[in-house]
Amino acid sequence: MSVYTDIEAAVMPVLAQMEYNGINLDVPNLEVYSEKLGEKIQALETGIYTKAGMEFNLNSPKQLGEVLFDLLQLVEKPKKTKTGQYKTNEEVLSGLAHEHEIVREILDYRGLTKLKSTYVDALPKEVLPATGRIHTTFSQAITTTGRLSSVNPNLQNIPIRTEEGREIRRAFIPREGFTLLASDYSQIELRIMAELSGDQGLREAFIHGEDIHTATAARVFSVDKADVTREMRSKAKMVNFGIIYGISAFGLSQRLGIPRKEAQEIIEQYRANYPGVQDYLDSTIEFAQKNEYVQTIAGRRRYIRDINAKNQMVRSGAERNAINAPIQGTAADMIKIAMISIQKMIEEKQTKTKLLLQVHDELVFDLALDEADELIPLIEEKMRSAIPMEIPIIVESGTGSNWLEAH
DNA sequence: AACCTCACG
DNA sequence: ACGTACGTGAGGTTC
Repeated sequence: MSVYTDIEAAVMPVLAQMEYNGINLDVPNLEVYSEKLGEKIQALETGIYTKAGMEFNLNSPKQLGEVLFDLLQLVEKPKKTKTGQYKTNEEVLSGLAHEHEIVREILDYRGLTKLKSTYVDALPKEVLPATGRIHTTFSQAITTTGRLSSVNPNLQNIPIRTEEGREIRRAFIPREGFTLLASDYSQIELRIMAELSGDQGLREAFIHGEDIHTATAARVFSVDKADVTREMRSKAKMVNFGIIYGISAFGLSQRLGIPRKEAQEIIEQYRANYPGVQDYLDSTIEFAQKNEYVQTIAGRRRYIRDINAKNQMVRSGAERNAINAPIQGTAADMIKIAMISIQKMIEEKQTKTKLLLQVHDELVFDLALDEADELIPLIEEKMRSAIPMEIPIIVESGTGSNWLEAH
């Protein structure tokens, strides 16, 4: 019996080819950016030490916690980590930002040093002299859900959410005379949830091409879709994510910054408005309780051995795993099947275009300009049809002279 | 090596 | 009373 599914066996040579291909990095621009970040970091550091009235190692959460909570005493009862240190993570610091100017500067310092050490300074060292390109390694036997992972370097967590981070994404560039193509699945996990659950409301929203977060907002807040505010949509987006992750009132209240009772009401509204989803989640957990595993559409199993645990915390965690794994795993199956069929096409056509990266719901190609018109529709179609579904599967593509522009 | 933090989907 | 959203990898500090 193989430890790999058929899909994994078939995608293996595709991954080998992607690793071999590698991607170009604009090292000179990153070196300029490193200098610039270094200066900003230096300035922040000086300001922080002045405001603290002492110098310390800003990179040490332990020392930082002592400065903020023992020396400056910013709060009465600071949160602690499980080993008894003060917590100084982004969530805690954001909550303290109005207490003291220093906190904002620490957050800025944290953000910039993260970018500099993990990406700007680290990535150029990963360029292979022989090819002048970055070659990641994709692992297929790491995750519990069937996703790939990427190491040495990890190219699945390149920044995109902040302006400063996006500068790093700009450094990923095509070969001379080529363009980068990024094709990604739109809201794939929610579509899979709609498919697996068969929930009528969720299905109709996708079939009618509605904005899914707005549709959910209208339902959970009992308003007309036209009257959904940005705040309502933003909250509904968190609810939708929460559903995929195995929502709890506590978890949702944390993320929305609202009392648990309100979060509970939102969840109850969701359940009442999407009864098919609720039934699906219940039956998934029942299946797991009986079989001690759950599975994806393609039959990939995740064993959930804690599903009948006595300890409620452990059991709840297992239930979240049972809910999330078939959804995340089906999305992983889908994109792997697409990769197999796209690589086959590329080889048969002997294109200059090459598949470079996979980032869970996205494929990145080094695209030959004269092949774009022919290949983009074919790539999109292979992604859409990898696992046939009743729910429409939407793929969005973009091209550009770097990875950021391709989005 | 464990811990904390934070980058991504 | 307690305390968590799912899945990863990497850098820096501390022990």
